Amino acid sequence: MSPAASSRWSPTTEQLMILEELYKRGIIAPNASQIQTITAHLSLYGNIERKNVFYWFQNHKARDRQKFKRKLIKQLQLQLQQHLHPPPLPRTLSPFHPASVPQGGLEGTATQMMMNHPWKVEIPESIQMDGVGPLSACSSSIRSLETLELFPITATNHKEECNNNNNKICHQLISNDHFLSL
Amino acid sequence: MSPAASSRWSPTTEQLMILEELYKRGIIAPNASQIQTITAHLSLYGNIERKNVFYWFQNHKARDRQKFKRKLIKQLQLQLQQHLHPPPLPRTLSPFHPASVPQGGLEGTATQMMMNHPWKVEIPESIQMDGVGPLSACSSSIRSLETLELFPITATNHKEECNNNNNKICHQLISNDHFLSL
DNA sequence: GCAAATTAATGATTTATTCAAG
DNA sequence: CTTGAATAAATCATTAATTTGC
Repeated sequence: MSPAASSRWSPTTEQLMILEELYKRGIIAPNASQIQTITAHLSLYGNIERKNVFYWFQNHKARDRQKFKRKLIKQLQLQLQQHLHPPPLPRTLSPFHPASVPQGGLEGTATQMMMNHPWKVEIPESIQMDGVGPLSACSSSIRSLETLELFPITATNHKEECNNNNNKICHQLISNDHFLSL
Repeated sequence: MSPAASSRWSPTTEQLMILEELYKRGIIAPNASQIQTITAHLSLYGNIERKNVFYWFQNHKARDRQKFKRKLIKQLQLQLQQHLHPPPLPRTLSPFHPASVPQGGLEGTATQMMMNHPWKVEIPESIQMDGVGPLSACSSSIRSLETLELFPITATNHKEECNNNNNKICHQLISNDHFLSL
């Protein structure tokens, strides 16, 4: 069997686990150098290209949102139905009862921190790496996994980081860095 | 003035002319190597990057379609109005009269050959060029302009070329070639 | 058990929308 | 107002789950 018989990448279990862990930790839309690092790391566990990583995050984000929206809709429909046909309830049920609030952690999946993406925060590096770029940089943080520590890619775990003080600086540091690789 | 003082590319007149000519000739969504070639060529007339070429074609295609759609809608509205308030017309007007057909070439713009994109035809080269790729290839066809001949990128001017005989071969040669560069 | 047939997930592209420079 | 750049949504296509009949 040739080792590249498939037309599309399918992640190994380990790769998948790492990707999901990264996502849960806040790497939602990695930039070029992050992608490079992640790819390098995951290639220890099987064939993988940068574009695979890119696509994975893109799709995961989108489908996570879909799931979230669907849940919201379902809940709203339920609420509506209950509004029309109120079931016999114990009298002392305030509108703040957990049953009428879309509480987070509904299933253990990563359906928290959604909408209002303050994930625009980027690493203040206007690295080029574009096209002929030597794709150097970011190879020192590699080799820090091993204990499932998931090589800290510098970025964005505390949901608010830039949005307070100097969001003018944080914004628009993204510029040329985004697509490019693949 | 530093030669890279602007934050975004703005095409020179010559670059724009060439791009539009290419578009009119059927290069609607160039693949990686086409982009490479075009970029190399256009860089003779000013600074330009691959991603500029990519984005230009993407936007041009999209906005051309927008224009087309808007025109169609407008015409349909007109027809509808005329249906409701039929103006005094000469009796002998068949439904095939040009006035009732959205005829092409309404303005000289490239509003023909739209929809039904058989532009999927690609060059049968599964060149990689990905990331570290040496971005070689396709530098031989360069230097054939000069007489506005617009360096024939191998592809797709006669709308039907592959769709007849061996479309199984033509199809699925696309695979890994598309994004990558930028 | 085990393939053929269906369905569900998900990798990869394309298209539409949005943001912001000029 | 136009248009380069970037992101998100929609769509296509292939692979994995799964069902089903034998």
